[in-house]
Amino acid sequence: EKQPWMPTHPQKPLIIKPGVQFTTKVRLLVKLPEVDYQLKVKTIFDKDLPPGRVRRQFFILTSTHKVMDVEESSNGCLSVEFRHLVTSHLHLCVFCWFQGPLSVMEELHSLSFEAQFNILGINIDLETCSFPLVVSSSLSQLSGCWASIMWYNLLTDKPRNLGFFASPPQASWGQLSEVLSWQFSTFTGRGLNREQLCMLGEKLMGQQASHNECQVSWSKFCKENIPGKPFSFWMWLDSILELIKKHLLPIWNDNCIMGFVSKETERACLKDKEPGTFLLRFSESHLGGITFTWVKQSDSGEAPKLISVEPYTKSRLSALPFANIIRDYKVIVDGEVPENPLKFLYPDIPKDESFRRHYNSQQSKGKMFTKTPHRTGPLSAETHSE
Amino acid sequence: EKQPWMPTHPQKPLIIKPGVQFTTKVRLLVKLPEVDYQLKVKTIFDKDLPPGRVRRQFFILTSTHKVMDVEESSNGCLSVEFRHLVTSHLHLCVFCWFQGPLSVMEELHSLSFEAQFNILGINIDLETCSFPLVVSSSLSQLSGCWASIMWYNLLTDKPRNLGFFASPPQASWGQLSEVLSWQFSTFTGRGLNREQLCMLGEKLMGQQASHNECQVSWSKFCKENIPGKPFSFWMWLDSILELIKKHLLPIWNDNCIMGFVSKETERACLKDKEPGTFLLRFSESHLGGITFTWVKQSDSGEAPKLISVEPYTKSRLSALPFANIIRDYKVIVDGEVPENPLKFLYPDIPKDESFRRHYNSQQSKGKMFTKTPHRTGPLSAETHSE
DNA sequence: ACAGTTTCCCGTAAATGC
DNA sequence: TGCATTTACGGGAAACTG
Repeated sequence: EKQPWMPTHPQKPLIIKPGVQFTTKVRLLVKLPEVDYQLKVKTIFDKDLPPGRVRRQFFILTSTHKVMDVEESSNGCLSVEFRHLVTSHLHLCVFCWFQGPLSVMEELHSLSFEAQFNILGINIDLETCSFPLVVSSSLSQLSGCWASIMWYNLLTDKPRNLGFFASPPQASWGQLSEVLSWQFSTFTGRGLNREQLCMLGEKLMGQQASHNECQVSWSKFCKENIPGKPFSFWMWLDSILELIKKHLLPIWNDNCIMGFVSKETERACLKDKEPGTFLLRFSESHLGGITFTWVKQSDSGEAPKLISVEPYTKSRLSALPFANIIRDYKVIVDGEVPENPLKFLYPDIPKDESFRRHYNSQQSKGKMFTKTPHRTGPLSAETHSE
Repeated sequence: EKQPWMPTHPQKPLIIKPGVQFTTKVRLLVKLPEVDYQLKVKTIFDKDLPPGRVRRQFFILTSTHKVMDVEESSNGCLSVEFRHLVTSHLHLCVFCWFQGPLSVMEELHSLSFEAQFNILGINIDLETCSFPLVVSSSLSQLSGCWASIMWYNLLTDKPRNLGFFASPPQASWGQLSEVLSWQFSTFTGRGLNREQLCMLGEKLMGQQASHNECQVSWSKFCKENIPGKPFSFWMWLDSILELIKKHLLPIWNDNCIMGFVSKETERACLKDKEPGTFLLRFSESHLGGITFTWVKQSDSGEAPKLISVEPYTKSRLSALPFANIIRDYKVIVDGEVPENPLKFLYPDIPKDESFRRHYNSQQSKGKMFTKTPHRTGPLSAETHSE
């Protein structure tokens, strides 16, 4: 009488934080004959992990028993929802059941559910458990925790293999790229196209590899830093996902952002374009940054130049929406009139045609222009309801 | 063997929040003869308030005993510092020792400290206690709590009169205005001048009152709303203090903000001034808002008009510093070239002379201008370290 | 329904542990 | 020492509670 089951978390499912509430639901998928007593479910954290052999031991602070009830929405099955479960630390232990120097974000836990029921004098034990959970004390680990969840669910069908990260299997780029695109389409509304995925594949595996069959290791995906950078591939990609969610959603979904473009491709794209042609791409050197590159008319028949700005990150974008930055960007060259160098979104769409509907899509907090100031009779001031 | 004593709080002294650490220090002001045992101090919350007769009962969650030590900085006196005290709720009680429908922010508490010492076979009890404390569960109550602390310390010399707010005495405007000015000079660096205090006095008590002797009630100061407004006098004033602390500090301290000006006074000031003369004043209709009013040249020999903008509040000022707003403010009148109407800070100081040193004093987060973009050889992009 | 009050929890910064 | 991990708590918003 076991059934697969999945807890929920407002932010990311299967990640819980000590001291913060989470909700979970258990359903009984078989119909029981009418019984005149109540079916009580008990919840246990890390039931099968022997205490003293786990690295961090947690327990549930809140009530762990609840009675099942007939679910209104379904066909009379029993279910129970725990709404305010909270876990807490016990302590760190010395002997760990997993091997190797795994990080906390790779440490898998689980919730178990038990119930008993008696029919015709026979006791029947019901038991089920959750998919692996990751317990994270800090939001700053969320990205790594989510990588664990993705890797696990991508590469194993077992509902519960808590030692998975002792020797995590590799993923083919074919599988992985599908999951990455799905991340984008789930969290933003637009997935990744072939060119974007191709750039990511090259970034992760190098240019020569036959991509779809190429194997990617867990370490390469999430643990090793990108050569020359202080962050891993997934840290970088997830920082961009966060940036889109918070500051670029409409223009990302409206396909204004090429985003994942190597510098070689960028050069190839813009080489023969009109001066003023520009494209938007995510920074490869900064976490969560976006920049634009435009074609500058050269002064005297030389080849045109490509110019980029320093990446905009969330702190600057929270002060001013990106569409407005593009609209109002000016270059001051000494002695000339400030001019906006951004004219055509690659390949050749007039800027305002692409971005007009996004100007002030979030209201500009720092607006400096007043269309027509309120005014009243002579020498009266503050007409705005004061 | 009692001595006055004062706890400290990072934000505002004498206000503590359940579950958040605070620090407190006790000194023994007499020198004891050498003793061969240690003097242990015990801390008790609300020692003398009978349980069951207080509205909210708190207790200290952390260790309450600590041994006194010779203080290095002073002349060998004993002292002890409790660094990580935390209180927590017990419950609400029915019978309250105070009368009337007082708010939580008027509920006074205290910390008591006890020590015993034995000399020549005689036990001597030492005891002291703190000035009244206010316990607040939320930052949104901080303003009201601070008003209680101010009123208490302004109007009583008793170190501990927990029933004070059952019938709070009135304050003379002479006393109160001094405290208000002191609030500004303590938290910002510049106090309030005579004109500013005069405006506040009229706002609080009406125009005709002989100010310094006029009595202000606690209710009028902090509990009743200003007629026609959804906030009290102190709520309004404190919101301005917060605005200055966060967004206007340099220009406030540089005396660029008249700030507290009635509309009548504003009119009298600006009436005969050059077009383009402006002044800055705090909004009387919005909490934590600042606005500017300028003299507009009338079209055809009419009397000049005074125009104001809608108040800027913290959300807009956090996107763009106020000095930059003043520098870049433009009015677009249909069919004309946008123009900045702010020329002379009242009475007649050229704008840039007053504000130049404050432009970009906080770095503008949403800057849109690049002096000279980085650039490299032909067709190379992103020179900013990528 | 409402206002006063508390809880909740993200996100950053700082502290802590290893 | 440096890195991994946890704690602290301001701030805004939701939830609570009489």
